[in-house]
Amino acid sequence: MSANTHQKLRDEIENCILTGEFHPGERLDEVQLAGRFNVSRTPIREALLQLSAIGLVEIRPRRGAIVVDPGPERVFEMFEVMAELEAMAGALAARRHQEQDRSAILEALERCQEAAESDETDRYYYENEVFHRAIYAASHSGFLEEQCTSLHRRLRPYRRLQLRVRNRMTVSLAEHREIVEAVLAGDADAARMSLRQHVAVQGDRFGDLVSGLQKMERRRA
Amino acid sequence: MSANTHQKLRDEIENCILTGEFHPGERLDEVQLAGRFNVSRTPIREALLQLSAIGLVEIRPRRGAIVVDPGPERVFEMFEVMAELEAMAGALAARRHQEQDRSAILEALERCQEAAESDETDRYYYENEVFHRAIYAASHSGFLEEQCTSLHRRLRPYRRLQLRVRNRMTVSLAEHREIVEAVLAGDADAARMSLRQHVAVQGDRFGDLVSGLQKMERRRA
DNA sequence: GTCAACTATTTTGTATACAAGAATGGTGAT
DNA sequence: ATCACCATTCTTGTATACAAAATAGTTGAC
Repeated sequence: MSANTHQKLRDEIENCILTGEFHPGERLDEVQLAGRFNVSRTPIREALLQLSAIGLVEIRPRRGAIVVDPGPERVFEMFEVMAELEAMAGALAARRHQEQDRSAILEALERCQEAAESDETDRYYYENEVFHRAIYAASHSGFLEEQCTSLHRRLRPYRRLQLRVRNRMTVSLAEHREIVEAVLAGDADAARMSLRQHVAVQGDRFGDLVSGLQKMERRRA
Repeated sequence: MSANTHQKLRDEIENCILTGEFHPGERLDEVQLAGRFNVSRTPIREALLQLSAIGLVEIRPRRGAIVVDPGPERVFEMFEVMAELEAMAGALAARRHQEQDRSAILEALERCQEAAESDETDRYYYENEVFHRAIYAASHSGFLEEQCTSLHRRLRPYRRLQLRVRNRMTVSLAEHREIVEAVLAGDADAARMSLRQHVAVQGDRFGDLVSGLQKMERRRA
C-alpha cells in the first residue's frame, strides 16, 4: 500500500465534495467510505479530520462527519473575501511582476481568448483558473498565493454555476484584458480595482448565484 | 476518557507551538507526545494531521512531523495579508456596524487606553486582541471574521515581539483611536487605510520584526 | 583512518480490536 | 393509537498490533 494513503484519500474525498457527489449536509459514514476505497477506517478518519480542519466537513463529537453546507450568505461572504485577496494579489503583481510572470499571464490570457472564441465553456473554465493562478504567482507572495489558491479551489463549484450564465464568458474575457493591462502597466490601483470588480458577486450576478444555489439544492432533493 | 480527546490535544499542541515551547523546526515525536499526554498514538496523530492541514506543522511522509518554520519573508507576507484582511473588516464594519458593535468597540478602546496609561504591556496585549475581534465582529461577515481570527492567532507570537518595542503601545493606541473614529463615522475608506497602516509591517517596524525573529532564533540555539 | 555496505533498531502508517456513547426499534402503559 | 422507557444495535473514539520504511550503528574493506 502506498506510503501516504490518507493524503490521497483526503484529495479524493475533497474532490467528491467539490464536485457535488457528496452533497452538503450528507453524512459521511466511516465504514462505508472505508469499503468504497478498500482501506480501513484509520486513514479515512485521518482524511476526514484534515478536511474538518480546512472547513469542508464538520465533525460532531460521537455523531460523525457531515459535509458542511455554507448557505447562500456564507458563500457570498467567501466571494467577498476572495475578491479582496485577488485584488491584493493583482496590486502586488502590478508592482512586483517579472519577465516570466509577464509571459505566463499573457499566455494564459491568450488561451482564455481561444476558449471563448470557440465557445468551449469547460475549456474556458480551466484556462480561467490558469489565468488567476498566474496572477497569484506574479504577486511573489507565497503565503498570499496559497490563501488565494485554497479559497479559489473551495469556491470552484459556485464559480462553475456562474459561468453558465449567458455571455458571462465574453464579459469575463474583457475583464481579464483590463486586468492584464493594469498589471503589466504596473498600475497597482487599477489592478486592484479591476480584479475586485471581476471577482465580486455584485448586481445581477448576486441573483444568478442565489438561483444557482437553489437549483443545486433542488437537484439533490 | 473524554469524547473528543484529539480536539483537546490539537489545541494543546497548537498552544505549545504558538507559545514557542515547541520551536520551529523541532521534530514532534508521536510516542513522546503520547507519553506526555497519557494517550495512545492514535489521537496524537489525528491532532498532528489537523495541525498540518492549517499549516502549523509539516508532515513529511514516513519521516515524521516538524513544526513549520515560516522564516522572515513568510512572516512578513502573513502580516501583509493580515493587514489587507483587517482593512477589509474595517471597511465593512464602517458600513455595517450596529449599536452593539459600536459599544463593544468603544469599550475595547477604553480598556486599551487604561492598559496603556498604566503601562501594563501584557494587559494591553490582551485588550488589543479584544479590540481587533470587535472590529471583525462589526464587519458582520462570519467568514471574514473566521479568517481574521485564525490568522491573528497564528501571528500572535510575532506580534508579541513587536509590542516590546519602545513607545509601541502609545502609537498603537493613537492608531486605535483613528480606526474607531473612521469606523464609527461610517467612513469605509478611512477605516481601510487606518487599519492597513496599523497592521502592516512598514518602515522601522520591519527592522524590529527581523531583529525580534533573530533574537527568537538565538534563544533556542 | 575513512568510507561504504549491511544489519539492527526505531518510527511511521495501516489494520484490527475493544469500549463507550448515540441511534433505533420494540414493548408496555395510558 | 400515541408516547415513554428500556434493550439492542450501530457508530465513533481510542488502544494495540503488525508491517514497511527510514535511520542509526556496526563491521569490514580499502
